[in-house]
Amino acid sequence: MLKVYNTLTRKKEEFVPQEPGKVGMYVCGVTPYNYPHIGNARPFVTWDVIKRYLRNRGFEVKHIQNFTDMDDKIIKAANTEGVSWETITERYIEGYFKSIDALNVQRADLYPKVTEHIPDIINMVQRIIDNGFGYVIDGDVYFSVEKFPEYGKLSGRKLEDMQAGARVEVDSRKHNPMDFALWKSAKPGEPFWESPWGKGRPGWHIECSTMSLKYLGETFDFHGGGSDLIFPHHENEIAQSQCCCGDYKSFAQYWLHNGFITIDNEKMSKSLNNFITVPDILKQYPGEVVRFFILRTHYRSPLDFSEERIKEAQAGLLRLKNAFELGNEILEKAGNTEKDTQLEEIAEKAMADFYEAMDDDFNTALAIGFMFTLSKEINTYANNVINKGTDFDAVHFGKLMQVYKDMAAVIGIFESSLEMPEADDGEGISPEEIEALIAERAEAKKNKNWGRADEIRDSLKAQGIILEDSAAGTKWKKA
RNA sequence: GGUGACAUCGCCAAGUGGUAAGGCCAAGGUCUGCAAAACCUUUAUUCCCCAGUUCGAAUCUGGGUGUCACCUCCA
Repeated sequence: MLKVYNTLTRKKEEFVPQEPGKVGMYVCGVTPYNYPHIGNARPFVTWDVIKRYLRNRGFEVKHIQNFTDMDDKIIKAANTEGVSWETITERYIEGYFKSIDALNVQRADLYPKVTEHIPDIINMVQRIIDNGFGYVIDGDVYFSVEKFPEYGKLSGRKLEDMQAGARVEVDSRKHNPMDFALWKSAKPGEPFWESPWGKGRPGWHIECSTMSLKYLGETFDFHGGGSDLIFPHHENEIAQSQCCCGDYKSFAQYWLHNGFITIDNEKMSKSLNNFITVPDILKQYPGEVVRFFILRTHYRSPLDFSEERIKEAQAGLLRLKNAFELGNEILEKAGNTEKDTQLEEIAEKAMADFYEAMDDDFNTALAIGFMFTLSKEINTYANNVINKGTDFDAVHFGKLMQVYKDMAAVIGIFESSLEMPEADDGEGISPEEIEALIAERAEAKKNKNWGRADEIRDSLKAQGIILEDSAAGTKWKKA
């Protein structure tokens, strides 16, 4: 039974889809005005695993993720550089895709953009006004929070408490300081669209309400993003959507929010300027390592970033991958057909443990722990076969490896090389040359010419090639 | 000021009432010509502090301390 922690109710709940066997999920995407930093990457890796797991369990998943490609920050960036806003958004949308591809994040089913949904947004704003929840002032349209009795239910705040703490200069035209813009009138020189209220553009929040409604319907299963979106973004989305559709039970049923990535225990954010971008970290570590680093911690916990911890993740991932390769190696051997019931038990137990962990609010940290346990079993078994030439149950070992592979597919690892991209630039030594040197070294070893053998090994190591001897011969890999 | 989260081995981290998973690092051992990889062993009678509930608490309650976050753009 899958349980998820729902921010709306503040507890773990059994997941019951709106439609049996199907899942609709809307994940808040990025505002493309900059390259994503690793804090931005966390929700995308997290939701990627959620999606992979749900699909693994047989759900048909529809995943929608927006681009908020019209916003103050985009206009500002365009003005600063003296280019059009389209230049900015195109550049960073491309940057976004490059980043998540490197992190092995599978693409969403659709990436709707605000600027391609202006008529839908205008229509929704009009419906909200018609229902009595919105009001127009000088070309701006505001949502009246006092009209919505459930305002604050997601973030657990009371309107009164928030008013007490409000400290930005309040637009005195607003009925309530917490009222937020559905539609903003255009200032001179700003991009705009024609609307019933004059030239303007959508406010922040409305795009997610509109596009989730359009592609997932009035009621769908999951909505998520980083914890900082709980208020005001998601709170406002709820208000807009429910007041548009006139049913306080509609909209997303399960709200999942990931914790922050911190640096020196402080939130990584663009405004604090203490962030590390995904493109930058990818210059030093393979995407899969960054991904693994994120998934080693439960998605709701804070995660502190440091060089040391990413190195730890790298060491751990390498361990898992070594077992994967070792296991695959003996699968190439014939084996026998004698049934090894112990192998079968190990495989079943591992799968059950893994599912149990993932069923508990997508506990990847625990699930990965079970992968380590299984990797030990694989190493022990495979080493025994290789070193002692023992006969083995190929069928059941194959099944065990399949379990390991299935786990890896949910976590999204072993799917790309752990080598750094630049190592593949055609520079350096070719595989043929390496093989030739290994052959020469084998000959030297045969003649007990240890000096030459070690010389070859050291020289390859200096070029980033690691040799591993075993009874079955010598393997090589890049460091 | 309001609201919420968190505090578990040197480091990271799982664990929400039944007697502390796992990873990294370290030490010793096995294997190896030597390495590497792998495997074995060792490493928290203890979970920030105090009090309480309970047969039993890291897990529940109350209080304290510390850290972080949201209330303003933020994943």
